[in-house]
Amino acid sequence: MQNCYAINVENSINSGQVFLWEKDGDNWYGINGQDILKINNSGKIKTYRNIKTNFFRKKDDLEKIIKSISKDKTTKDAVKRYLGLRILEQDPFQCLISFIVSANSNIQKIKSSLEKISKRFGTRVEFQSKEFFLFPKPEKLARASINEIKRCGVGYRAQYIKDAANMVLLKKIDFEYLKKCKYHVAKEKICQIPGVGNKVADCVLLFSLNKLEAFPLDRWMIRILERYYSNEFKLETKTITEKQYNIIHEKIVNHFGPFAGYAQQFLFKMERENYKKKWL
DNA sequence: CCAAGGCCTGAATG
DNA sequence: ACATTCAGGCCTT
Repeated sequence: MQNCYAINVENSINSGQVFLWEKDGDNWYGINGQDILKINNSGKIKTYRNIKTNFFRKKDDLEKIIKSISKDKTTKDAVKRYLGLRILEQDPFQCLISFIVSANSNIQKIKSSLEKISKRFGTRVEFQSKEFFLFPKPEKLARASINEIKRCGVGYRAQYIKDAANMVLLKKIDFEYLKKCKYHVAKEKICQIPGVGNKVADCVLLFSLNKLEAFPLDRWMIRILERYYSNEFKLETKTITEKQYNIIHEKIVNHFGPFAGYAQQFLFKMERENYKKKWL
């Protein structure tokens, strides 16, 4: 029998989680830190480094997760429409820099900036007779000049990128440790990085540090809450202050449970598709 | 505690 | 052709 929880590669990649991906024929190619992934239609992965990867989080019990997050009609519909959409487990450093770059930007521009960063600072490699640039290591970005980083089109975020890379280099941020920490502990730590506020932190936690209760609240998610959940999560202020963000997150985890991040991904995908927004 | 303004770029619109 | 508007999250005031 066909597994009804089979991975949908297209939906998973085109859901705002990753940026350095290209489709060529039937295959998707993507940069993930110091590795390159090739994924065919059925979700079979081949990697440049020939190592096992947990990119699709295959150990997640999707049946359990979907049961757990399906608390209302909106979520049930989104899950049904985009069944096979997965949270991806990315290289943490690349994920951190990606979402620092994402602040005050949009998918196309984020992608273009990250490509320039990889091309300028990353190692060129060949894989499957194609040329790729790996994502730069922390030391490379930590030692780059601000102007050189700015040439990648990141503007005022250049300083954040350099400082963030330096914190990783100096082990002030230790991803392996943060993976083992509880959500709130890891979040507090990661919010100390310049250019990382609540939203960026939640993206990094959800997409690279195994914190499935993280629920990034960007403008789209706020709109979704206003539209479909105005009774459940009433917004007290016009702007989402730190305090408001935490209050909403608390209510969200109470509603959706420990896998709230999955609910966020389905809802985000649904609403962006409703508005016919472009992906990669 | 909250509100407002600035930061930066590229695409979309006029 | 050119100018204006818009999208977007963090930080400082």
